[in-house]
Amino acid sequence: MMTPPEPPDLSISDPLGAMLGFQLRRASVAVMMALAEELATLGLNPGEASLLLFIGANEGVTQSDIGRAMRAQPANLQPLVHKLWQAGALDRVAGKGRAIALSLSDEGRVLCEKVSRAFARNEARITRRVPAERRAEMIELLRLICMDACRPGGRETE
Amino acid sequence: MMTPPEPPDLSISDPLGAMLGFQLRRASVAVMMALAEELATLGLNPGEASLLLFIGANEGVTQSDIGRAMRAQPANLQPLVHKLWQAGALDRVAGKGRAIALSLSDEGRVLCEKVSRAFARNEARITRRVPAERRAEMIELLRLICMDACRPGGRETE
DNA sequence: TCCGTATATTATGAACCATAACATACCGAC
DNA sequence: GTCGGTATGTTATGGTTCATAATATACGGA
Repeated sequence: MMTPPEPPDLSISDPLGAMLGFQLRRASVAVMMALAEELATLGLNPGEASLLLFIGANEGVTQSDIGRAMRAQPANLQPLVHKLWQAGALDRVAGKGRAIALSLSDEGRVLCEKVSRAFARNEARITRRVPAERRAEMIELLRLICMDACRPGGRETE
Repeated sequence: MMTPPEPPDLSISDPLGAMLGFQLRRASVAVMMALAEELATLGLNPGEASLLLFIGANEGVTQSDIGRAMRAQPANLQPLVHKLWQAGALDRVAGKGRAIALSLSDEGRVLCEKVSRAFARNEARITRRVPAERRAEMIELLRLICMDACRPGGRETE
């Protein structure tokens, strides 16, 4: 349901258009598609690329750490780690227990820099028409929305 | 990759947290999960529910109309239409060609009202901490982000 | 030594989206 | 009137993503 947006047809009313929730969804899908396009030349998808950035910012983390921090199942990010490792971007050194500390190889650092620039290009592209003084505020509001949406119960006042 | 958010652990840096693109993604996923939870008692998922709202606001549309307006492939929303029809919520009357005009049955109107209230509850829940005077602005900014992200080329100036 | 915990990995299935192929009804040209 | 093109709906199929369960292994403590 609902992949990208784009101003469709007139004469058809869009009851979802006035809802913040669905504008969020639409914007998110569009931004992800743009990011995927930006990353295509590097042979990475958004998940792999963000994993690379995350490891670059937290050298020595394990898959479990990543799973907790990014709220992803370790089983799901295992293929991503495997792909990055096979591409020669990661070093894996044994830690305590079965844990494996992940860090960037020299090659990985180069790739990470390219990924970082691709993310920056994407950010510039999508915030082109967002007033600079509103950007931080918007990020903060999105964070709040996130927390409120995740709160289990319905809506207790505050 | 990345299902819900929630403040994870400290001592781990989150390079994605400062990016509007990923906050959008996280907020969107969280909001969708909250909406799905809100709709669960009605036996509908967000796609089916929004389809019902859309038909309610545009009685007589065909699947092709919906596909164009919502940017979904007709092949993908066929199962949704079928489910709503089987649930007795839709009337289907033959139109021109193979077209079938969709509208709400009496039962569908009742269900649509419940769906509408569920959407409203969800909106209230996620905008609890969004200042009222910022809401419209935020929707407009999201619309702009959407359009800019969808623009095919990279970033021509403006 | 043995049990419990934590981690990584594999296998499997569900949900969603995209594409392609097919069937059918209208419309216009000849 | 027939024929070909177009639009629509439907079915089938594959890919991607995510969740869950099961398995294997390493550490720590009773």
